[in-house]
Amino acid sequence: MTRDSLTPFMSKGNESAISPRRGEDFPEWYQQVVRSAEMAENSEVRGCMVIRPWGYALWERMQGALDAMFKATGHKNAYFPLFIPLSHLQKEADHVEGFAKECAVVTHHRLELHDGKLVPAGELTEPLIVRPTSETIIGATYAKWVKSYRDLPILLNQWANVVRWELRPRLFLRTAEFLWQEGHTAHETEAEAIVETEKMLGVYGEFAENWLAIPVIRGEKSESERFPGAVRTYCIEAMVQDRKAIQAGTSHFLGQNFAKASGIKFLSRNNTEELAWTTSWGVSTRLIGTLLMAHGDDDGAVMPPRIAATQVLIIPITPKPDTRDAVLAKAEEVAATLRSASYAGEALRVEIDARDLGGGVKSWEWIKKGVPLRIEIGPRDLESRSAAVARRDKGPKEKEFLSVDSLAARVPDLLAEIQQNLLDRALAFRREHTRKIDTKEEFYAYFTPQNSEKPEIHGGFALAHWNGSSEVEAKIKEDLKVTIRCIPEESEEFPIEPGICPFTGEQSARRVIFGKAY
RNA sequence: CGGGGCGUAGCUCAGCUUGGUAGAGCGCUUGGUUUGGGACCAAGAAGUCGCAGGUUCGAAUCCUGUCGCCCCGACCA
Repeated sequence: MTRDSLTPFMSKGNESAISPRRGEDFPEWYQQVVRSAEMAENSEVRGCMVIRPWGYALWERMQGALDAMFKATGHKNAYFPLFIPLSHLQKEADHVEGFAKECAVVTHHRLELHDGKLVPAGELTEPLIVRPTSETIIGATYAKWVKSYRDLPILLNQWANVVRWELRPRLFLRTAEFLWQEGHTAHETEAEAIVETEKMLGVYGEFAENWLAIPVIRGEKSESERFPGAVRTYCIEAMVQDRKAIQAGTSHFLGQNFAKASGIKFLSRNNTEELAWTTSWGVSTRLIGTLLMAHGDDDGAVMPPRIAATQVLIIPITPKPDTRDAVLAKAEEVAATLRSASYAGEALRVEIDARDLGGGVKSWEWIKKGVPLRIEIGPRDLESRSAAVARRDKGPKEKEFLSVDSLAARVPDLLAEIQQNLLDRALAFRREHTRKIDTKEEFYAYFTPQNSEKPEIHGGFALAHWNGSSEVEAKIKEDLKVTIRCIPEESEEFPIEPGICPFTGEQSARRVIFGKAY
């Protein structure tokens, strides 16, 4: 007997569901994960994506959790226009500088048929831009609303789409149109606005870690990475599995820049005319890409239970027609029992996949989609009152048989374990690939791929001293495509310790985080 | 917008050098056998070969133009 004749049962053998694997070609792996998890796909329009139901459900979960956190911190939702008069954008010089190059511009408002072709007609007297962000139009609105210190603070958020005409789109990470939320607040005092900026950064950090199981570094951006028009930009920065950094959320202290540009003025308690202090903060559908790159494995997406749209997927195994109904009934019963249990303060989200397909096919589909727990119930389980339970954070073939009567009690614990495991895993990964570096040579070696023909995954985060100059930053960026991801908030992991800048030999007040970024 | 590559079935691609009228695998549909881990057999549907011109008796194949996509740079959440 040849070896080949022994293997027809395992036609796919030990192959991973996603090809190439992460280590082979990370960008391609990512695209395959997005596609095979049915999260999104490219659309007819360059740079724009179709977010599929499984991807949109994830976004809805993110919206739900964040929205509750915004409300809990005193914010209300509102909606501002998609179109912004061109003249508005012009008011804040840095802002123009930052966004002008990627604005979609609306110049006409009508189409006419000429020789069978539709052509734009009805030219607008003033072109409109499609919002790349809404500081300007919201500022103009706030200017009308604010007359007195009694009108402050204004604490609003909007859920919206924005357009930034990107030249090199990537699903979720960088698309021409994307979904996000943007908070915009106006305050009486500088101190109050700074508190707000920091508070919302805290909200994002908590959300990333507690819900997405993604450890993030809270910090401030250097001048060159700052939001156009901001006085200070804070961020949460995550490391994904190719060891690159991704900015997962930002919070900006805008000082009085936008208030000045938009005329947000009020009469103070001292009867003097003052400019308001404003902030803005946002996260986008980029979080979905971040999540996939942080937790995904060679079999596809891995959803942390707390954010997963479906936490438990029940697969009825129905090999024989005569037991089919009984198995399906048992699956329904188990689903109902589980739905009455809860995890992290919410009822369990349980689905049954009763499609008439082979069990293996269905399992792999849900593995690729990243459902945290799969429960298989077959005819043999009816007798033994058991079910096969598989965790997405373990190997695809690892199954544990549990008594169906224990599921309602056990599943919430399993979900909690998975959630914790994903966070621990991601944190360990980041720590493993974060290094204190004190010489220029080591720094350059760290960020230079061994094989320049086909650059492998290398480097990570470097904790290095820096003299604070933009020139040094620019030089490093030019040489290595490495930038300062953030100046981290002081913590046990990132203590403030003075030293010597390895690039200039000058004094440095503290280490900052360098890395390659998305 | 600069440099490189590629457009052939839903997807991945072969065919092109040397023109002769459309192929494979996967997927899909139907029927049967299967089903506790990506099943098998049989039958079937599916492409104006990116688009427009040109050369030719004849173009997926050669020529010109054009559009789109991907990768590398510049820019960015």
